[in-house]
Amino acid sequence: MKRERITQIAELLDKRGKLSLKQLGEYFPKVSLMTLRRDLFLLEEQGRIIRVRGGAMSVKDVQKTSGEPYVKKTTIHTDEKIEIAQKAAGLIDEGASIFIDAGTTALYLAKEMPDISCNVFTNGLAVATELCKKKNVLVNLLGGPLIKDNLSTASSFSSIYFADTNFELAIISAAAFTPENGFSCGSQMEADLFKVICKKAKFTYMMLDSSKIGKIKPYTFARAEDINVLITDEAFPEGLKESFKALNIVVM
Amino acid sequence: MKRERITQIAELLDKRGKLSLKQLGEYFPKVSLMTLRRDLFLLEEQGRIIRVRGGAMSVKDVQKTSGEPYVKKTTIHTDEKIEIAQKAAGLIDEGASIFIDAGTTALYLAKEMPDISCNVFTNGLAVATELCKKKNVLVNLLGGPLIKDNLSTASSFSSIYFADTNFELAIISAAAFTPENGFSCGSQMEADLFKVICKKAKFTYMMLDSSKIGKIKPYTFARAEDINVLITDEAFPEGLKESFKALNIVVM
DNA sequence: TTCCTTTCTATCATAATTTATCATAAATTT
DNA sequence: AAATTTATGATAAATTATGATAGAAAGGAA
Repeated sequence: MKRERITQIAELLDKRGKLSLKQLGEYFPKVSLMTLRRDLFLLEEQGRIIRVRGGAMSVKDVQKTSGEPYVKKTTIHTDEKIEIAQKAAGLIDEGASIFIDAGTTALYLAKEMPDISCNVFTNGLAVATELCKKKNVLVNLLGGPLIKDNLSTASSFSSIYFADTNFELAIISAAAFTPENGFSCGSQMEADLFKVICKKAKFTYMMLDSSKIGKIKPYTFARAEDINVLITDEAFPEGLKESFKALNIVVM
Repeated sequence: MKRERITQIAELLDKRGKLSLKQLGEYFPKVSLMTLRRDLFLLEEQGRIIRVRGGAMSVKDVQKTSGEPYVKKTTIHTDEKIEIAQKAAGLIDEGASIFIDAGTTALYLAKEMPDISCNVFTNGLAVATELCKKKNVLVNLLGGPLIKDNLSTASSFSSIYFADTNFELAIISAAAFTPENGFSCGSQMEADLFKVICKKAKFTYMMLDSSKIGKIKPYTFARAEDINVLITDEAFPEGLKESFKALNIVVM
């Protein structure tokens, strides 16, 4: 049914932020791309989405909500971050207690997360807001001074806060990685927070898209050997994968 | 049996959300599709379902899918709240350190607030997000478990948190007020938080639109004499104004 | 730039769905 | 039982949705 399909497309776009026509085609294999194209046109007329070359994006795009500067993209490139977020979402079990960070990938993870009963700690406002849509997820926000450019909190206070709160799983992402410098990020406070988190958590899952490899940021918060699972995308170099595996880290 | 069939169709649609004409035909093999079509037409006239090409959907289903993404609870008394928020915004001075609560009026206040250098503490996610748009305002978010229906945090932890943070001004709003029961709200945690806040702050400004008067909520957190300034709207009863003024409270 | 590839638009033919109309059957009224 | 209303089913006409295709436009690479 047309009406239903269009609704689904709109929902999908709200959730994913942007989609290429090809991706849409995978979701709706029964109809032709031409039809989907027409659906997008209709949705654009209603002001519910924005059509761009290659696909479409939701009106309130992810960049806006996560606080990243809004750049109007003219083309759609499939986001590795979503791929990673979907993988990570699949690893969350009922009843788990998890920390999730405040990054863009984490926001995608929040969107992709199953609505199962679990506890989630986060320092990201957008992540927290997103998670509030899930009925069964208990959300716990880390307080403190807000960092405006990524809508996150990170204070020296966090270690005290975590004294009485526990989570078994930390799913975090780094802004940069090299084998020599490990996982690093641009903020001292965040690095400190991550150190505490990693120590606190029984398992640390690192979400790292391949664009971060070879980059270095000022503050290292973990080494390769400190993590348990590395979640990454297709383009991740095989050699590096092997060296992670050699450290007994699951790469997926 | 027409009547009965139509009721069954309506119930079926309520349960399943949406049905194609073909599916309906399987449920009612004794009648022709034309008849079922006519039934759907009647149901639509009564406003019980919505016909779409290929079948029909329940009203609820359509509303759900075409509706807003999140808690846009139809706020009433919007104008009064904005009026109050504007008054409150005018009372904020450069360099001040303020606590703002998580309510709807507080959100308007965040929007109306001048972009001057000051410190704002809040337990509201929406308030915090809004304030992040102001360059000069330092935002400090109270952490803890999130209450999903108003996107606020309120935990037993807050008093510890406030041990080392200071603000001179608390601008809060109550869900209800009577002279006998004072200012009250619907959540114990929030009431506790407000008590701590009022004690901590040098001055307490209460934003109270006139629709709250005469209502009582389970948890009282302050009495009339505990506040310093009452910010309200035009419709606020004169008599009550006088009794506040008699307590040396500024009413505006 | 120029060429090449991809994506988009426009158009048409076809398929599916709905509406309109009429005749008949069933129920209801007189 | 006859007359009248109402419900149903069948059919054709109209509308709408879809898929295919060719040419136009846009983006990327040499």
